[in-house]
Amino acid sequence: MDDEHNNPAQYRSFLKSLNDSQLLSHVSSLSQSQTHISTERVLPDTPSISGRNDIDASTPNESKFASSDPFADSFNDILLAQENHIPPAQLGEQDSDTSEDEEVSGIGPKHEFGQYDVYFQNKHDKQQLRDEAYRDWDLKRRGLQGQVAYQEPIFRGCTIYVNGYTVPSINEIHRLVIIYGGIFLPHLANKSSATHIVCDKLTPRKQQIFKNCKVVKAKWIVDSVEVGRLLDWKKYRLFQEVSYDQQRLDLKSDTFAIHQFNTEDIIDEDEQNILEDFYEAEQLNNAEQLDDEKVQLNGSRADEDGRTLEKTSIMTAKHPDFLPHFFANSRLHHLSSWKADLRAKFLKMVYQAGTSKVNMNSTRKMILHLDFDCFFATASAQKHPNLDIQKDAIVVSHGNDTSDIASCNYVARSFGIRNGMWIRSAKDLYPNICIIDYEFDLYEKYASELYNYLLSRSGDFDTIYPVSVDEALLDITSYASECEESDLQEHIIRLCTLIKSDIERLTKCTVSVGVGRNVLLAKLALQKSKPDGILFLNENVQEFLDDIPMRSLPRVGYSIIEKFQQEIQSLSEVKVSDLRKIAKSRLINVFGPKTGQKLYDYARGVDDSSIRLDSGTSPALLGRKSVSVDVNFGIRFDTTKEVEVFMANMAKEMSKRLVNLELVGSQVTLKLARRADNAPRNPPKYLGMGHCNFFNKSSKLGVASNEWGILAAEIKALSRILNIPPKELRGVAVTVSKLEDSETFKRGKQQKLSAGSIVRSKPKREIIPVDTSDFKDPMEGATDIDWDIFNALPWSIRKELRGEMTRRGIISRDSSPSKGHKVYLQQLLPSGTGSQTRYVRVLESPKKPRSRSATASPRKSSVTPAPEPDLSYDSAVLNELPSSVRDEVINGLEQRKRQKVNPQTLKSKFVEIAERDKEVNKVIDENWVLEQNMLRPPARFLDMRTMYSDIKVIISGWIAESFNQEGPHDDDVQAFVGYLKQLLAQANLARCIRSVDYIRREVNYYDAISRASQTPGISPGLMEWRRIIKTKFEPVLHDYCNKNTIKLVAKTCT
DNA sequence: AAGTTTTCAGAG
DNA sequence: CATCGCTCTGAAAACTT
Ligand SMILES: Nc1ccn([C@H]2C[C@H](O)[C@@H](COP(=O)(O)OP(=O)(O)OP(=O)(O)O)O2)c(=O)n1
Repeated sequence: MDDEHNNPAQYRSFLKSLNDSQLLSHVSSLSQSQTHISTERVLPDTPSISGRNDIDASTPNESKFASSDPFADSFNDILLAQENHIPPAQLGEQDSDTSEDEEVSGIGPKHEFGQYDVYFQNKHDKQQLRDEAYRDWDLKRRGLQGQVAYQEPIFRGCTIYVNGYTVPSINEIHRLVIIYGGIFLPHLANKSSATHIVCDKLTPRKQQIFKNCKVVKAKWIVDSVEVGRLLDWKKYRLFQEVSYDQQRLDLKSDTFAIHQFNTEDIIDEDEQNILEDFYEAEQLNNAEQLDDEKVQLNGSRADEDGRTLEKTSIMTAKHPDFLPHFFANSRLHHLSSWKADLRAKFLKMVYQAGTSKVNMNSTRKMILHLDFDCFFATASAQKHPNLDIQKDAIVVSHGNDTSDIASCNYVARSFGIRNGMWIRSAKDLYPNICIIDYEFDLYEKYASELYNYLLSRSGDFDTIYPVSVDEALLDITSYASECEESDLQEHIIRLCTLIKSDIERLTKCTVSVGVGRNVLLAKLALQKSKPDGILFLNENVQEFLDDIPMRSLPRVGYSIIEKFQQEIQSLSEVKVSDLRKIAKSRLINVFGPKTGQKLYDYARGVDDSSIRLDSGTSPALLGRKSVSVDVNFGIRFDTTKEVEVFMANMAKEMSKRLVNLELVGSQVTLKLARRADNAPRNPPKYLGMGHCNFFNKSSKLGVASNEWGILAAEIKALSRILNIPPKELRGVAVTVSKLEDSETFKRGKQQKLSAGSIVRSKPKREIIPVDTSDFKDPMEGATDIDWDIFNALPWSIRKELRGEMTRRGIISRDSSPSKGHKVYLQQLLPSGTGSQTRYVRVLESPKKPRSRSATASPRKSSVTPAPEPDLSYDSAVLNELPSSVRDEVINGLEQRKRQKVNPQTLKSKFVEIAERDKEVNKVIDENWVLEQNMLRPPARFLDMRTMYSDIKVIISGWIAESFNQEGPHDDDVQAFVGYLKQLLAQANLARCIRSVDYIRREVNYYDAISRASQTPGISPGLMEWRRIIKTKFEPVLHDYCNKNTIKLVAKTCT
C-alpha cells in the first residue's frame, strides 16, 4: 500500500488496469489487517534501540519480507524482525577485511567422489538450524504474548517425517514437532533417519515402502501435544486399519531382509511447502547476508495474507526443495557427476605426478576397454535375490509407463528392449519385464571398487582413463610390448582374464573386456565381446569392420546415420563397408571437415584419439571448460515470480558447484526450453518436457565470479531477453564458462590491489596503470588501460541494454523469440559507422527486415509486435525512458568501446543508475500490472540486486582509484549523496544502507590490504574516506530515519 | 578471413 | 497415480567485425 502511495500515478494506472473482479479482490486484500513491523538496522556508532516501541513506526516497505504470517499470529512479523537482530560481535567479525568475492556462503564440505550425500546432509543441517531459529522465535513470541513460554519437549528423541496429505497440515505438524522438542525431517534421505512417519492416507505403495517403519496417524502428534506427553505410537499406527493379510505381510517383512528397498524412492510423495513464509523471510535474509548484512525493512504495509498456499508437489520445480530432490533421484545427474568426479580425481593425480608415463613411439599403441555388463541392471538385481539375471527380463526404472529404462539386462535385450526406452515400449515388446529400482549407493560402491582396483594395478597401465562410472580405458602399450609378437595374443588375454575375474570377485558384477590397437578398435572389440566376454581384436581388422553397423561406431549417432542414408539413398542399415566406399572429399562435404575425416578414418580402423590425461595448467581447472546445471523435468510454472525464485535456486546450485570446484567463470549461458507450438500442454511423459524449442543466450560478466547473487542477476537478465512465458517453460539450463581457478583469480586481484590499482580486473589482462593520473588524459595510454573500461562501464552498459530490451520485451508481448524471430542486442544499436539513427526500436516486423546499411539490424528479424491491447504500455514506457541513459549507453557503445574511462564520468554514472532504478521500479510495476495471476507485487528483490551489483562495481572502482590519493573527489561524493537521496525518495532504505555499508567494507578491505603489503603508514585516502562516510553519507541515512521514525540499531564496525 | 556466439550431436 | 529427460565436449553453423 505504501508503495503505491509513493507512486500515486502508478497506482492509479494500476487500478485502471484491473478488471472488476481483480479490483474487488485487490480491495479485499487491502482491507485485511495491517501488520506493523519494526525496522532494525545495524549501523556503526549508533546506540542500540530496540523493543516494542518500534512497532508503530509506519514506514514504507520495499521488502517482500513482510510476508504473510505462517500461523496467523499478528505478532509474528514483529518478532521475526526482532529475532533477526544481529549480535554486534558477530557482525563486527564479518565486517573486517573479507572482500565479498571471497565469500563462500553456505557451502559445506567439498563434494568428493564417494560422498555424494554430503549435499543432502548440508541441506538437512540447514533445515535443523532454521527449525531451531523458529523454535527460539516462538518461545519469545509466547513470552511477549504472556503465554507459557516453555514447552515440554514431548517429542525429544523423535525424528518425524510427514508423508502425503495429513490433518492437520504438514505445516502444523512441523511446527508442533519442532516446538515440542522433536526433529522434523523435510526429506527422508534414508528410511532409518526418521523414528516415526506421519501419514494419514494409506496407499498400497506406501504400505509397501513403509512396512518396516513406525507409521502413525497425524492425530498422534496432536493428541500427544494435547495431553502433554508422548502417547504410545502403536495406538495410532496406520497399519492397524489394514486387513489381516496386509498385517501379516508386515510381520513377514520384519523377519526378512530389511535392506530390500531403496530408500530413495520414498521421497517421491508430495510435500507441503513448509512454513513457507518463515523460510522465505529467512531466505531473503540469507541473500542479504551475501553482503555481510542483514537489513530489516519495516513499516506498515498491507499484508497480502489470504492468498491460499497452493499445495505444491516436490515433483515440480515450484517446490522450494525441488532441486535436491530431483538431483537425488536423477540417474543422468548421478552419471554426469560421477564422471566429472572421476575425471577430476584422475586428472588431479596426473597433475600431482607431474608427467604421465609416455609410451615409446616405436611400439604400436594397445588399448584395453572394460565395462560392466548392463551395469545398473546387474547391480540392482543383486538386491533382488528372487530374480535370475540370466532368465528374467530385468529393467531398472522409477515408474511404470513413461519412465525411462536406465539399464536392461541381456534377457530384456533379446526382446529388443534397450537402455533409454520407456517402460511402456518395453512392455509392448515383452510384458513380463521385472522393473526394479535404482541403487545409486551400490553403483557408486562398485565403481569405486573398480577404480581402486585399477589404481592398485596402475603399474601395468600407462594410463587409466575413466570413461564413465562403469567403464574405463586403459593404455596397455607398455604391457603389450613386453612380449614377443607370437605370444601377444596369450599375453593380452591373460591380462584381460585377470582383470575381469578380479573385478567380478570384488563386485559380483560381470565385466567385459575389449582390446585393440586404438580406442576405436578396443571399443568395437568390447562391444563384440559383450556380455561377459573378452575379445582382443588383433588381426583381420578390415573384415571385422566390414560387418559392423555404422551406428555402432563411436560418435556416430542418429543424425549421422540419417544424413548418410540420405546421401547414398539407402533405407537399410548401413555398414562400415558402405562407409568405406565413400570418398573422403564427399564425406567432408556432407559432414564437415572434422567429422568427414573422422568417418573416413573410422571406416579404415584408424583412430588417433588419445586417452592421455592432460590436466592443463591449473590444478582446479583440470581441463574443464564449463560447469552447468540443467533441469528439463518438473518445470511447471504459472507466474514470473515462481520462475525467478527457481532461477535464483539454480544460481545457488551453480554457485555451490563452482565453489566446490574452486572455480570462477565469466560467461553465463542460459538455455530455456519452450513448449513447441504444436506440442500438448501436458506431454506424454508426466512432468516431462515434451517437444520443445530451445533458446540460448549468453553474456559475459565483467569479472569472473562464483557468487550466486551475481549469477542470479545475470541469469534473470538473460531469461528476460529470452522472454518465455512462465506457463510455456519446460526446461532451464545454466552454463558458466570462461573458467578460471578461483585461487589464482583471487591472488591476481590482490596483487593488483597492493599495487594500488583497480580491483576488479581480469587477472589475465596484461597492463595495469598504476598512476591514476593516466586516467585524466583520454589520449594517452588508451590501449593500455583499455581493459579498464570493462571493469565498470561496459558492464553497466551491457546491463543497460539488457534492461532496455527487457523493458520492451516485457511490455511488448509475452511470446519469446523463436527461430527467425529473435531479439538481438544489435537492434538497439545505431549502425556500425554512421550514427544518424541514434536509436532503433527493438520491435519490428519480421516481414520487413531492415536493410543492413541503414540500421545494422541483424539478418534475422525480431519479435513480431503482437496485436495486444497491452501495447499501449510500450509507448508509455518508451517515452519515459530517461534520455540521459539512452545517450550514455549509445555513446558508451558507439565511441568508447576502446577508450579509457574518465573518472569524471563517475558522477554521471551515479545519476544514471539512480535514474535507472526509478525506471526499473516503474517497469516492474508495469510488469506487475500485466501479471494476470498475481495481484501482489512481484519480487523486486532480484531486480534490486541486479542493479546493486552494478553499483558495487562502480563503488569499488571509485575507491580503488581514490584510495591512494587524498580520497574521493568532492563532486563524486556529492553525486553519491544525490544517489542516496534518490534511493530514499523511493523509500529504498535497504539499498542505501547496503551501498554505504559496502563502501565501508571496501575501505576496510583496502586498508587491510595496504597494511598487509609493504606500504608504510596509513594511506592518505583512508582517513578521508572514513571521514566522508561519517559526515556525508551516514547523516543522510540518519536524517531519513529520523523523519520516518525508523530506528537504526547500532553496531560497531571494524 | 578471423573472431564470437549459438546450435547441434553424441556419450553414458 | 504418473516420475526424477544430466552434463560435458567438440564441431558446425550462424553471425560479427
Ligand atoms: N540412456 C542411458 C544409458 C545408460 N545409462 C546408465 C545405466 C547403465 O547401466 C550405465 C552404463 O551405460 P552403458 O552404456 O555402459 O550400458 P550398460 O552398462 O547398461 O550395458 P552394456 O554396457 O552392457 O551395453 O549408464 C542410463 O541411465 N541411461
